[in-house]
Amino acid sequence: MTPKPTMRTVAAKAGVSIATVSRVINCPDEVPTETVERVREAMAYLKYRPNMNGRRLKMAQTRSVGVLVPTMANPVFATSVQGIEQAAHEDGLTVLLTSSEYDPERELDAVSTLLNNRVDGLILTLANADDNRVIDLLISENIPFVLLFNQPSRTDVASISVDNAKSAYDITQAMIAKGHRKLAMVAGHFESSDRSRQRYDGFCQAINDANQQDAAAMAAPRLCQVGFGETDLEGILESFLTGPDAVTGLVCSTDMLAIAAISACRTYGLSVPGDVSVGGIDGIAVGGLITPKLCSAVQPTQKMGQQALAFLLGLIRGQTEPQSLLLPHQLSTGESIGPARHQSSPRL
Amino acid sequence: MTPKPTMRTVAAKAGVSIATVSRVINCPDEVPTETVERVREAMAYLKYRPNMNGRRLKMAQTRSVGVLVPTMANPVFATSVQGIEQAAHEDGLTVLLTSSEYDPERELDAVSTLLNNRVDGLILTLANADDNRVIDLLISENIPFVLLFNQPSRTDVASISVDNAKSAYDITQAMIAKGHRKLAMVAGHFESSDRSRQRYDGFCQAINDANQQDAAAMAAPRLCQVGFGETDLEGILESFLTGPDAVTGLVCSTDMLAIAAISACRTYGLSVPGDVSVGGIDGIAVGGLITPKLCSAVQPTQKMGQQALAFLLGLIRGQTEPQSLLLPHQLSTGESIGPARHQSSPRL
DNA sequence: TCCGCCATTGTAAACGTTTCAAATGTTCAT
DNA sequence: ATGAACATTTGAAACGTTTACAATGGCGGA
Repeated sequence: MTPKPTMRTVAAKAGVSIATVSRVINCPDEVPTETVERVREAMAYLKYRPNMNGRRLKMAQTRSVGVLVPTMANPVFATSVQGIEQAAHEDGLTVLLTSSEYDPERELDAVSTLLNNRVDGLILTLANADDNRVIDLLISENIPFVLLFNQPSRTDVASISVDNAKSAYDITQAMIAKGHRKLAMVAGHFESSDRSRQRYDGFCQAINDANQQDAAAMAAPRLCQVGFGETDLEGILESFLTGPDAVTGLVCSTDMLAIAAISACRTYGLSVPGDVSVGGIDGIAVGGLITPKLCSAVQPTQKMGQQALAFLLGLIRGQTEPQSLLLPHQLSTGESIGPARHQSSPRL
Repeated sequence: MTPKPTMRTVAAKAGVSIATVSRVINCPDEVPTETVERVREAMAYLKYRPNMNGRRLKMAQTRSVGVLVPTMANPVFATSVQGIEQAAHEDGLTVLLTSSEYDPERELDAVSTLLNNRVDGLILTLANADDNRVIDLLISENIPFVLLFNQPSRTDVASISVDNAKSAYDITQAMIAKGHRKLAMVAGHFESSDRSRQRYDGFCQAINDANQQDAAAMAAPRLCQVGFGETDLEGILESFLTGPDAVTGLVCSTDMLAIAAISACRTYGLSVPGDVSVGGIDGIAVGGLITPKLCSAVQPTQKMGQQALAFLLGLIRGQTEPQSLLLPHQLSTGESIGPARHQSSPRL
């Protein structure tokens, strides 16, 4: 096994200097075609492969970006990564991927590692974008970054998101319009997700506004916090789905939770939307395929990933003002939300 | 803005040589505690961050691995990446992620880029693992790699997979046991996926074996090839679901296809499993939550990702024999497969 | 007192690039 | 014939590490 060929090897083979080889690689236009060919032949003959690490060491930019998501297990993040990867590929960027499992410690650790790799910038979905050490770190190190799905209160950071509160508001309102009066939200733990809290706020707001219209029409909003990745909601939802206080509608902070909630309803013999209506937020692809078709506040997840990379590129290229984009969501025409079960007809 | 601190800066601040700084980073035990502390203080004071690119340039190993999947949009791959990422994190490895969209050209391109990054090894899910230029390339460059989900015919490459043919065989047999006689497989295009073909083989085998038992009991196996990422199967499945030749069961080569197929059945007013039974392969999480619960040949996707990384580490550490592991799949107790609709009662 | 040993630290040469400044050769107007 | 202007190429110095080897100094034993 001969040692790996380097520019030096190629240069020797082609009878030129390593500077010329470099130019053939980076700006072949500035080199006479005849020389270019000779060098290219040598490269092919030796199976030369440029070493990105050498290049990165020398150059100011590494042409790599770091990506941090809570988990790949939720299709909404996987899809956004798909969008990022796609856009990165088009620009010839390398993607370094990490996940945090919603753990702030791991977030910090992961970002630190990415910075050690000297990525040109980062795309992050943080558990909690406010009061987050990761953001402080990135700002103090002056590294471009874009938040994805986070909707931070501070305006000096770039972010791409839908309006979380509004998403929840709209889907809640859709339920209220169908006659639902007793609603609960199923949401991930607030400390693990700012989106979860923002969506809960929207949920409450919708109920309050309905009460404003028609005083005390609505029962007080209820909340069921669950762990992320939790798919067995049966026990957790019992007090919400059974007994005299049972709700007629569940607004879920994510589609994954909504699908799990529908499954839980079924174990209690409740039909969706016959007995209980269920709405989600995110718009994951599978939601449109299941029965009943999930009614959700849909966000253009993959596009958002692409857009995030586009923003990041802007920042890397020196654009100084971080932009924030609040994309419109769209209520899908789903079947999982139906007319409220008549109040006086008890379950069974 | 002061320039980024390097080991040299730290060394100066701490009043030691850069070799000592390096030692503090890599083997603090060989340095007296007092010195270690002084250097650590300097690092903290200067906010020093080791530059991985410098290190990688010098060292034989880069402590990074490349990952190539067809797409993140299919949860089965996203979940495996989740497993890989998790295991990589535990070993302090950096993950470089790429996707191919099932395109062999992009596969080659992506792997080439990863090699330019001098990854220590690769984990790949290829469209077609036999007769694949990527594999030839990797072998000729002598780079450790592990195939994930691919089940190559050659035995000199490491791979982690379930038995694709057997998975399809089992799920098909489950349908036959329920009285189904007219079956079709819904599968991704063979040229885009060797798994797709292997699963089709298993499907046919199950039907042949049934005919062996009880001559000509089964109708000839039918095949419906669809594009990957295709979720609207309505038109495509028409000739299989309607008319006198309508099948009573659909074996799908992936769970995503199965979910889409169930959705398509619904648009034809067919109930699952009342009118048509549908089975999948993969075992994505959401399959267990939907109605009807998807009956699938489940593989331990995330574990497989972790296992793939473990294998890869072995190869990187110099283990010469590439191992292949064929994990057992498990038929999930789903509701999407039911007794066959009686032959003589035509649909509507 | 001198020597050798050990623990600790330092020097300098890689690793594979990019890039600036300088060198070489060619062409052309004078 | 001379030198200016230009096209092409080269030499050498980085970039931030690691690491083999050398240097330094303190110490105990002879």
